[in-house]
Amino acid sequence: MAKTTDPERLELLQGTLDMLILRTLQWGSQHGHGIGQAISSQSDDLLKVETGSLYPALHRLEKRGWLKSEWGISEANHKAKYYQLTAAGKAQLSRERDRWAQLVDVIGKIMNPAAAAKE
Amino acid sequence: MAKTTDPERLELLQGTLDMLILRTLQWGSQHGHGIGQAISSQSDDLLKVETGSLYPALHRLEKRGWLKSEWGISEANHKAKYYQLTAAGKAQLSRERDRWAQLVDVIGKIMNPAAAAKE
DNA sequence: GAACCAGCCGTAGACGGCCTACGTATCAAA
DNA sequence: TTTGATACGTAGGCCGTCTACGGCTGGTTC
Repeated sequence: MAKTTDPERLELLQGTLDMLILRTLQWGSQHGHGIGQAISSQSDDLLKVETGSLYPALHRLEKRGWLKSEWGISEANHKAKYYQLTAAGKAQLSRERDRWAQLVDVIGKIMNPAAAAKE
Repeated sequence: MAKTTDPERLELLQGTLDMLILRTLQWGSQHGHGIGQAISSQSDDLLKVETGSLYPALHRLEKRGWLKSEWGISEANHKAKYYQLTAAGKAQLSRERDRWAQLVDVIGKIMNPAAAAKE
């Protein structure tokens, strides 16, 4: 999948970006550029969201009703489109969070079945 | 991502299938059909690998040198192509395992930063 | 005010993996 | 002999991510 395996950077798995965006917006309304930076900084720069992935994802999420947007002015005094979660978006985040947890669990079982499930 | 969100089944994240196949072969040489069933059963049927994903993945992995194959006869007395890990495949599995762990860790940090890393 | 950089938005096209749908052949059992 | 399980495979579509562009604006530097 990775063309050049850059040890300094993790490539996203398809499908995780939407979840990360929704999650980031749970912290508060933000513009696209800010969302990308938040994801980078919160992952200690291991994750980097390319603009060619970010903006299409935002449009996609908005079209699906998970997000809504309005133009405003950024802290740096620039025109910026601010996104925020809708109620449907919150529900969607919840679903994706569950799905992610399940997937991590199941894959964990296969990768190291030694580790017993603790619930 | 999921077209119809079937609660009974998890869809794979792009990139995880290769890792699962390599991992399954660590348990011993197997044919394609068997690999698919092993993944299903070890995940309590949450994961299901479609043949349209499985065989192209096997060909891909073999072409990259992670796997090698030879024809044989299955337990059910059927012609079957048995795959086994190469040395390069083992190394690749190790890399993918690390990458997966890192990704789970990083995404975990973003999804619930409350949980402190314990190392 | 020209030049430059950072902030901010965006698209086009390639790439690649997963899915659905279909097709083939063999073996065993009804 | 027909059905079902076993086993391998391909074609084509879908979709998300990436690379590589491009554009505009505001502040800074010379």
